[in-house]
Amino acid sequence: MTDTIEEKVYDPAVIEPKWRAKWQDAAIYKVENTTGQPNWMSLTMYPYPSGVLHVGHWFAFSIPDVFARAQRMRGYNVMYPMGFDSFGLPAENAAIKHNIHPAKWTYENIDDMTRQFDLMGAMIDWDRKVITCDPEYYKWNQWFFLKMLEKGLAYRAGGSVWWCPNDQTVLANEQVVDGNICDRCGAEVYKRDLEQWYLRITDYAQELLDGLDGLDWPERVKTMQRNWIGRSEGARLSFALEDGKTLDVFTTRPDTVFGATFMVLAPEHPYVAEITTPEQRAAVDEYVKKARTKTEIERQSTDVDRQKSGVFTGAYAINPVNDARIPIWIADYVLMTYGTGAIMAVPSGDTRDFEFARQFDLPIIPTVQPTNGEPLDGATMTEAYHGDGIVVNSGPFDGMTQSEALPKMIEWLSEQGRGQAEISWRLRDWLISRQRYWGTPIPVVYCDTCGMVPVPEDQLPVVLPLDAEFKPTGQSPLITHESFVNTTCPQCGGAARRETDTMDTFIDSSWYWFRYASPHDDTAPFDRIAAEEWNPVALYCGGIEHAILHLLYARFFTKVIRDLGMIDVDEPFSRLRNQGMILSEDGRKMSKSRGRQIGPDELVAAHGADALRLHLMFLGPWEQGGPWNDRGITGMERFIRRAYTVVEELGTTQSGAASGSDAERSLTALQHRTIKRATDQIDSFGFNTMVSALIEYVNELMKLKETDIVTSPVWRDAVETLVLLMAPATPYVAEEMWEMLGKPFSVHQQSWPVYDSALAVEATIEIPVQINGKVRDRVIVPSGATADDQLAAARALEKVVALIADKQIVKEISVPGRLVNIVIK
RNA sequence: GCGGGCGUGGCGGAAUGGCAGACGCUGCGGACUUAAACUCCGUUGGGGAGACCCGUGCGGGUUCGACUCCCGCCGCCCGCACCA
Repeated sequence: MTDTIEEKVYDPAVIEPKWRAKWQDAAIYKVENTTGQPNWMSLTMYPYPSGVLHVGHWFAFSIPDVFARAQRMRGYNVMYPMGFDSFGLPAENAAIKHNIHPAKWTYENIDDMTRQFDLMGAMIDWDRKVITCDPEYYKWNQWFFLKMLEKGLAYRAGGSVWWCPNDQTVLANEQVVDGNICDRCGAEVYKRDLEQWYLRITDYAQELLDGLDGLDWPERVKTMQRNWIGRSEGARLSFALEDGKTLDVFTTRPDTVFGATFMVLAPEHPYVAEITTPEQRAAVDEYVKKARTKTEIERQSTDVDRQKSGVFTGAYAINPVNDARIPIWIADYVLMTYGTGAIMAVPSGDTRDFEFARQFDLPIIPTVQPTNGEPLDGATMTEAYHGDGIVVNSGPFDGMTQSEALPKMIEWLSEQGRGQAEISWRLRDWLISRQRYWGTPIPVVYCDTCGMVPVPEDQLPVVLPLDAEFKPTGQSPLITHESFVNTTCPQCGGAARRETDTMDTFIDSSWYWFRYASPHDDTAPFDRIAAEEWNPVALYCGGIEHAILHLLYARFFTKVIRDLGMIDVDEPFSRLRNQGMILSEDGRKMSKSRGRQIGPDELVAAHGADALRLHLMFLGPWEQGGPWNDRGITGMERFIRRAYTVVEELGTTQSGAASGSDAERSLTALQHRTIKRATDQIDSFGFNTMVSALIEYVNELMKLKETDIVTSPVWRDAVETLVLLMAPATPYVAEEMWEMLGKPFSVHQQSWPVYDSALAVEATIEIPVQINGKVRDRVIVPSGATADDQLAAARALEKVVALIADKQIVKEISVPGRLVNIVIK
């Protein structure tokens, strides 16, 4: 009893804190901007500090950490930075609810989440952390704003925003759910007109569209951005009104202008009040009033088989091509926010116009006849025709094909001064004002003599006062903060008032990754040299929910920053990967308010962070996500224990010389095949199958450790490879095992094992032998066997001989290293 | 309506046109234990005593060979949606 060697037992509760402290003391995650190695920024969308991390966060952060660690072992100087997107509504809401200051709430959450990132074992250099609600950071939001103001990219204009009558506040679009419901209190919200600040993202529409082509991003995200940007080619046409005004419309089908039999204005169109005749006034006013109370969703939905509605204004326009007098209607299917807010209606060629015409008995004139089938007749046709065909009823263009006529028509309209080619965009300028407290103050003042004056750069930051009253009152909270609001004009020195709106928090996240390169620079948002070492970002990971807004804004900011001459980068993120969402066990979103969050702390206490990391990797394809379950986590613990046992027992075996036996060759082959699988699967984000490869490897080693091979140096090499391959996925236990192997600290500063295809080949392989495509037997052949060798071996098999004895052989297929198939009749 | 994705055991899932269900969980049987937990071994798609047969949403097709490719359906999920 006394002389038995004490067996070490895997105990994550002991080894995880031990190595966490050691890593911190040794600062092994400290990142330098330049080393001898190529830089690789492995960026993950920084979290909102909403409380503690749940397993969904771990899924989003620990798996990119695995990738980053593998990259580091593969010879890159890797930065896996982290920060906190810490301005925003939830801090205010929590503050109001719990009567705690947003700053206190935010910083407490940051502390909690930082602890959990460390628990996870994430490879984060905290010296580089970015906290966006820190004046040191948001100062540069203000600086960028001033630069954009200078370049005319920031401007102030009227606009309508969502208003919640219950909370007495304006809401961001993201805070409005189900069309018109306040996300926070459930009240019905509506739109109000307010003066707002905008950024001219539309100036970059074409480049934002074109730039997508060269990016290694999920096609889905690129498509969503293309749809959002929404480029349409067409023409702008001018219609004369009877009162002398002209009405411009945008159309993608200028070739159908001869079929325009009426016009439609959006109810909000400025002409509505001016052109409506006295007889129609009452009906029009009522319609406009009704349209305003409808939500966008109601107005735009098509699936409630809702009929078109509209009202005649009493006014007429002149069709510029044939001088036809056509009525002007208003209808809510025309949107003020797209094109010119007015359309020429061509019922024969447009489904919506067709429905409207039938509903209100307006004339329908076909302008394109399909080349096959019955000719269309405006009186009898049952749906609009969009296809190609022969142009009719169109004066000089009759007889051309539709595709021929289109460019000619634009040319002709142009010559007549009645229109020109135009490109229309769905993308709107970015509204950045928020009537909220917890955000970056917009750095301008209003002076009675000088008007709007930007705060000079050397007076930045305009600090957000911490002692403001921020409960919702119906206006920007800072308005009531006298010492903030009242200031002097930087131009004339007279009395002035500060802007009290704050910036959209998407501004913060539009450039934060540049800051990681030089997080403490107090002379500029980032140091150019340092930023160029790390940009463009090699890999960006995050949720699909940011497919449009954040990723589009970030691309926009990057281009603006480039045009400010600050960095030579066109696109911020070369490669993008989206994780799926981890749902609660019942398949719903893991929302905090509904108490469906699964916390990692208990799981780590019970199973260890390494096992939890493996479990998250193993749940399924990372890009897919799915409902959470903790059933499989015990399997991951078993795997770790087995690996631990293999390493632990190695210490007790003696090393001899390599014998060159088949067993040794076979083990080395397995080792190298595993290296290849693990490496390839990390590259392709197949973390679940990477874990499978490791498990299979350990299972084999478990069997082999009962054989003589354990005395061979080949065995030791195979075990060391196991530990290295596990290092990214299970950083704690890998470090422990590395130490058990007598290796110097740290396993995370070692090189990734190198795959050697020559060593990965077994002496012999087993291949299936099929008769008529059905497996009937297997045969062992030397691994270099030719097709003929395989076939001969297969045909020598007793079972095969019996099966083909009295049959005619039609065909024999032999694929070296794969199979043999004999087709018989 | 348009665009994209996905349908494989009890469950999560795996398969460059080449042994379907790797790997894990669960279940079952066994070893160890006074007992249990842990651990280890075996087994685990369905049918059949068995040789074998059936089986990747459904129906066709291409191929020596199809989860994989093609055509036509069905179902589910996501995005966009009266964008002129």
